[in-house]
Amino acid sequence: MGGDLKRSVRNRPNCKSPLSKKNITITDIAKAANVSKSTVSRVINASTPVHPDKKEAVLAAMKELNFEPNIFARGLASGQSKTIGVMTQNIGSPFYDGISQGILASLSATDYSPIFADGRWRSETGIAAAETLLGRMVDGLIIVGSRLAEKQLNALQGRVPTMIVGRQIPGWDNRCLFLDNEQAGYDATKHLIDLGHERIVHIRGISDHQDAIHRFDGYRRALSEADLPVDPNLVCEGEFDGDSGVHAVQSLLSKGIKFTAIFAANDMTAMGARLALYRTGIRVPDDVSIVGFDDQAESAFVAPPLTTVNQPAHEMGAAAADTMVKLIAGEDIQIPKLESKLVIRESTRKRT
Amino acid sequence: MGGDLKRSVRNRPNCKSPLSKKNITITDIAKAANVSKSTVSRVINASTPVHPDKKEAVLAAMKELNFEPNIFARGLASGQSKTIGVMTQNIGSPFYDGISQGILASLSATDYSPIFADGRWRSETGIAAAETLLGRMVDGLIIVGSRLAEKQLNALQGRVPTMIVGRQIPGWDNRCLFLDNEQAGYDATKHLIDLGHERIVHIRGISDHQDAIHRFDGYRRALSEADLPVDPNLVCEGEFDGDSGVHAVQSLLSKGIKFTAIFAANDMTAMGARLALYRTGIRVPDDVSIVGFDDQAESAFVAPPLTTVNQPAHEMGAAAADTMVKLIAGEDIQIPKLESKLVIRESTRKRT
DNA sequence: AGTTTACATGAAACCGATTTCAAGAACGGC
DNA sequence: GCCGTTCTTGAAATCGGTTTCATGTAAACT
Repeated sequence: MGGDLKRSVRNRPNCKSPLSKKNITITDIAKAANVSKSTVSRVINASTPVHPDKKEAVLAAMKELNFEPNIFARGLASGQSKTIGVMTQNIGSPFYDGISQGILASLSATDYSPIFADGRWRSETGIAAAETLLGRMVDGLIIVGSRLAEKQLNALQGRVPTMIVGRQIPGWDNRCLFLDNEQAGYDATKHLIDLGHERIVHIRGISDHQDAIHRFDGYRRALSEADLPVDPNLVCEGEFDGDSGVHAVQSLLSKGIKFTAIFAANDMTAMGARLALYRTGIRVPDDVSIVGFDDQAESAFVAPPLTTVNQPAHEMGAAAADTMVKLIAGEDIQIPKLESKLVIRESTRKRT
Repeated sequence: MGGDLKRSVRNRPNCKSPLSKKNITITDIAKAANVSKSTVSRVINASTPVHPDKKEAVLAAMKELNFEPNIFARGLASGQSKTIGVMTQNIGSPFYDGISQGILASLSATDYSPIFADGRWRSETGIAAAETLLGRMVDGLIIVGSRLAEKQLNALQGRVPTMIVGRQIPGWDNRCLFLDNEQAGYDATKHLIDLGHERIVHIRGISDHQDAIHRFDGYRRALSEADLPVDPNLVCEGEFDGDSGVHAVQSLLSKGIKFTAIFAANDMTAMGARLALYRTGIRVPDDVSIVGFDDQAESAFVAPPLTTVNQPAHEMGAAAADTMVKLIAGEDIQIPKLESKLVIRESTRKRT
């Protein structure tokens, strides 16, 4: 019975194949190529030169027997898992999703595999997800978004090479990829100002969210530069979702506050705002112009297509993954400077 | 030098911490608790009863030294990786994204971690992604979507417990979670018929895609049941994206084909169609009603909010993950019957 | 030619767990 | 009080690689 258990555990319990052909190991290759295990290992890793003849014999045997090294044995002996942990926050935002996709795509071309953990689960601190990943011996950690405290992040950095995407951390010069949200917020607002708008609403993102703060800063700078007042009545709270946009506009309208343009913290909010306007018969862009933020796929197809700030989410994720691989390899890293840019579509128009 | 290399490789090269406190192992625990390694292992796995006193001593030592078992050693010895491979197709569809999220969320509550691979990369056959995952010794495989041939899928099933989400495979009775797309297509079309529409356009999804075919089937059944003809002029090709909707409507309009309603294969296509209508001044739902498919988050906030078919994507992913864990544990599995349902909003109206 | 240097290679130790196997302790039955 | 079970337990083998170390051989130098 003991023997059975061992067999059944080691050879995949639910495996249907009747004849449990045992996995071929480095020893089998060694035997087949008539060399020692050591030599096989050397051929695999190119760690030490091996005589061409033997090398070829080993290679042939490996191909012949369809050998694939056991990742556990390898990890155990070398300490490297060839795995990169990705910690997501998943507020379901298309921006973060895009980043994840970029990481996935970029890593597909390497021999690293991404292993995901969601930052929201298991613990209020959110550090639990990181612990899970660390427990899996990831060779690197990519954090997407995250609301972890800088102190915790620094602790993480001390344990494993870490990169963070979509957030700026002081001192992490080559370890974080982020966009200049202040400038983007400025650009969006400036666009509206250039169109002649003066009473421009801003519907904010989650109040303590870094991006939301920066976009708001940009909004204020644009206004100030144009000698326009920052009217508190025109600034609404929001949470990056559709409802925020709806509520903000409803509230504005019910209070009788006048405005001719809206800069929403993201596209979902912009859509919500547009919906509330639609319900009361206010036309976009004829009566009110709207600018969003994210340039999610849908934004080009809503009616009217939304003017918004495009963020190269996919590229950011890909760049983070690329950089991480280089970082692990000990190569010099140089993170690319990625920029957001305003995409002007049909939801904004000159003030009449 | 050799020693240095070893040290540096084994103790995380880019690790900043100056004093490389070596990892504590089961042996350390054994020493601290004054028992053998075997006993420690038994306590950890509860595989064999251990005397309460010793058990407590071990537990205390583990807590004291903050022990975490090495996952490689464990995997090597036991053959289990505590990892579940997720193979995605990532057509960027909110449906598939939702499934992935569900898997991620559900697995967070277990001691399994998901490891992702994108089916599109590295090989035209797409089987390469599966091989990558298998090479990482995943204990189970969840395939999201995928266009792999049934033969390949069956081969996979023979190697590792496999589940597939969003696709129906003959013979995989408890191994696939899918929705009745035919019924959903029927429901969507029926809704339009009930509203008095007779000339109903269908914009199809990717022509050889299972879901697209079934939705089309449902469309035809609803029409037939109502004794309405299936006019080929009203059926347009599409690819599940926004442009498909735009092009379909433009083509229809340019040919002068009359219609009062549209059933689009998914929400993105519906939005595209709505945009094309908007551009030519045709009102929704006043002149033309539209039904989409997916119920993605944005659909509730477009103007007008889109009537669509809600698919419990998150639930499907979660159910797949739950089932997989049970499957691996050897428990009886019973996959829940999930259903899509029509969400009626404002893009559809009685024909006037 | 003799010695040094470089190169190639196999044997063995090691990574950190799990699992088997055998032996010792405790226990109940007669 | 003796014998056969049942419970616990540690020693040792094992999983499949990587890396060290020592050895043997070939090339290079004086």
